[in-house]
Amino acid sequence: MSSNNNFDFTAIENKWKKYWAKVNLYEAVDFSQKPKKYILAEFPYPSGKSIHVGHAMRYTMPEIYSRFLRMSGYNVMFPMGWDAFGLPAENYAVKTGIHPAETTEKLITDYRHSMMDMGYGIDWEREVNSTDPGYYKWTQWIFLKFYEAGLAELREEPVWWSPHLKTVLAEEEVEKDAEGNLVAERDGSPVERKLVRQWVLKITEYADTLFDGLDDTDFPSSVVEAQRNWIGRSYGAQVKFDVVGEDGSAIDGVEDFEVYTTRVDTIFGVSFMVIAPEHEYVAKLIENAANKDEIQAYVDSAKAKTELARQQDKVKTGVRIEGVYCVNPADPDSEMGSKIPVFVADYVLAGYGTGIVMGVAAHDERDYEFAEKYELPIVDVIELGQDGERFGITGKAINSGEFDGLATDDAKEAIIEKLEKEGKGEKKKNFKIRDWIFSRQRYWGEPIPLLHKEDGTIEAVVHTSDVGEGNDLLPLELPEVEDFKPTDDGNSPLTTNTEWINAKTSDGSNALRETNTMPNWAGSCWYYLRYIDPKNSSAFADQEKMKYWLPVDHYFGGSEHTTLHLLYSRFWHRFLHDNDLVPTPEPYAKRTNGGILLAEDGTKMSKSKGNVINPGEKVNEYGADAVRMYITFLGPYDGTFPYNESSLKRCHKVIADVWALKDNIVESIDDSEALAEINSELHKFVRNVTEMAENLKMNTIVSQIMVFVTYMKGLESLPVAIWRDFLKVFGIYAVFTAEQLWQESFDRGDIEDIAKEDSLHLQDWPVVNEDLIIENVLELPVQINGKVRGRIEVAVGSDEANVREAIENDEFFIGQIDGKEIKKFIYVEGKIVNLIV
RNA sequence: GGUCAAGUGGCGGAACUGGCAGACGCGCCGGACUCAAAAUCCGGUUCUCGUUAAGGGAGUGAGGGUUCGAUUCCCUCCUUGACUACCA
Repeated sequence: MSSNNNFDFTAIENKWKKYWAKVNLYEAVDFSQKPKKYILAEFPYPSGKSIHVGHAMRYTMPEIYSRFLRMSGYNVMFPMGWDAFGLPAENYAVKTGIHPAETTEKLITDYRHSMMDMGYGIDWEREVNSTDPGYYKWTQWIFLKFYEAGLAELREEPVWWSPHLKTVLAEEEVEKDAEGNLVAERDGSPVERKLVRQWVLKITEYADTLFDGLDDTDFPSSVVEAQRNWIGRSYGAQVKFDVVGEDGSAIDGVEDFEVYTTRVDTIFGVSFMVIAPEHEYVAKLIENAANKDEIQAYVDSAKAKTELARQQDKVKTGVRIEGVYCVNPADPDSEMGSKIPVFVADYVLAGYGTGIVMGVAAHDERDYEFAEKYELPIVDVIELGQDGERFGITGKAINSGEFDGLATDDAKEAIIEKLEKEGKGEKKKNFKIRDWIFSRQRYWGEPIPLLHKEDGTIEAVVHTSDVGEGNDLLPLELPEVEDFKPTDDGNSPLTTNTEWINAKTSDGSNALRETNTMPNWAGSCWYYLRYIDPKNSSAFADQEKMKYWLPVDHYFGGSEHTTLHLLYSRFWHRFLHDNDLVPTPEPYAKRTNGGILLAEDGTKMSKSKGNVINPGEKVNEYGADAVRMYITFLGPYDGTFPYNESSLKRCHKVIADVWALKDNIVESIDDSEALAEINSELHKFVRNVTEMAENLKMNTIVSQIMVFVTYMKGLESLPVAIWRDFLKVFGIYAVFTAEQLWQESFDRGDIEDIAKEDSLHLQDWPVVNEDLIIENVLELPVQINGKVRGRIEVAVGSDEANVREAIENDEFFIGQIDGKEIKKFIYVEGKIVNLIV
């Protein structure tokens, strides 16, 4: 065996990462006889010389887990790719004139290398790149499927517009900054409303499916709840209120108001109606109002205000539309119900429900506030709670005519039934989720493959059923442009390439190409499908291969993607499934969200503070194995921890200690008792770590490794068989060092002579042999009245009588019991004894 | 305001289906080596009473409950974090 004691981790890393890449060690085999496991981690946006620490946090644990599964007999796929469309590369292009494809390619190379530096066990034959025309051909193809199904639609939409980015943003890409201003999530620049012609994908048509489909997944409850809240399904009623003038006559053009309510049981408490300023009825109602100018002024000011200012208004404002009234369909004859005043107020959202609400002052906090301000009647229609609670309560109906005395649910049913008979209402399901605005006025994205014909109709570049081998209409590739910057009026730079935008349709007539590109999220909606069959040029993936690999068994990623990427890709997958294009209804069986690494002082790492840890630098300093071990040792995958360099050093030390142990390795030892003990310790160790690995407790495995290393250090010599089993466990963390030691233990020197299947990482996980675990005496904790007072040694498998006898004859416990009567003797085998005296 | 998650030493965290709380690591303290320091190695380290000791008491955010026994299960409250937010 080698006598080289110098632990040169850099040399070891360079040697093995080259070898592993050459033989594509971590190959996932289609249709293997072994059971499959598809372990997925969200693919990164390449943005620098190396992966950053967030990536290391996201990838290391799943990667170690995938190694455990591979060695445990699974055919594991752990792929990687690049989500490479996006703004940073494009902004760089705007600044420098260098084509984003060129920048992206370089960044991808750097990222791939830094992942290899980390020793990640990736099947590089399956690498995908969302900006590769061979990839986005299929992104475009799937988009056309949506288009053909009527789920992609061109709409005039009020959208978020960032004057700084010169781009439209989805609702989800807008957030509030520290001061409460609405800003672009991407760069913190302010956003405003603008009407733009946009492509939308009708995710709302899948709202129910996406909501219910969560039942079939094994996602953390936080993710399930977040998606359900985002979809925001509610059950209620849509009710018609007749609109009349001062004298009870009908109003021209506005026959009735339809409102959506989840609390139709409170309809007898309606004392006012509120319509959103943007509602189309407002203009018509103004004509009939006595206070025309006042209303117009309010509507104008509400529209001029950004959403920002409106949401910041804590105090509700509104203006009464004088001379216009509603009639309560449930209570048309009472004084209140026959003449309900109507207000326009901006606390009502135009985009949710019908844009008109019925005001029930007594039981809705917002309505109450509004009613107090405008001195409107507040009539209780539900018996108040014991503490006078009134908002959102359920209970017995009062002041509700024939429905008095009914419990909330019964009242809802009964009232709806009555309204339905009269044609005044119906049950209705409602959602918060909006359709997904699916176009960006930018260059670096997938071109939308549609043509605008001269007669105003739209034609797909190619019918999806015609796409296949030899058909070159897809991908519709990004053309060259002179400047990558959007035009000043906010159009895509593609509009400046007149040669490209002028095209012919299938019948030879003139048409203009769609110049919007797809949003960032498009390519990531289906990348996990492409890993299954990355080089297929006649389909996005082969059906049989998908049947083998899908669903993704475990998907690791970031919580920031819960309501964006994770929901969008479920939407795409459900749609593909409905069209018989994927075999499973859901893409991901199980999801786990990852945590973040903070700076040493517990604050967030940021470039401006200069406290960013670069994993590449730490790899150079302490070795990749130490970094891998440290990152998993921190704590559970979803935790957030401060960085601690001393702990990283400790991990390095443990690895160096293992390296030093190789000089103690012997073929076998003669002392059979000592050998039995070593075997026992090994098998206990393996039993512990195997159970931990199955439960993804990768941090405590590191603890176990440390304990076992300490044990081995205390031995004079270590049989090589023990050593090798240890290396198998050690090797899922310290991939480089363990491989080197493994090969040395066989005296395999020259790397050229080592067969792929002889790599440590393709060996079988050690099997626990319970028979080798020696546990003949047991130290049982003994409680007296529920408190541990001492321990007693008993033989393994002792029954209650044996244990009782041992305790009653033990001098220490005789003293403890002090002659009292043992009223109860509790013995849990192998666990504990409890005496009640 | 809503939803979800979580509160364990100085710190990160362990503790399987209710059964020895604090594994492992950091930090700290003491010792060895050294002229000295760093590095390294060895020992100790929940708090508290007790002369070091033997030994006792308290203890997993607070209060209550179930149980022979609760960090773990139930109820109430407090705090923190994440997401979401005028969604009728």
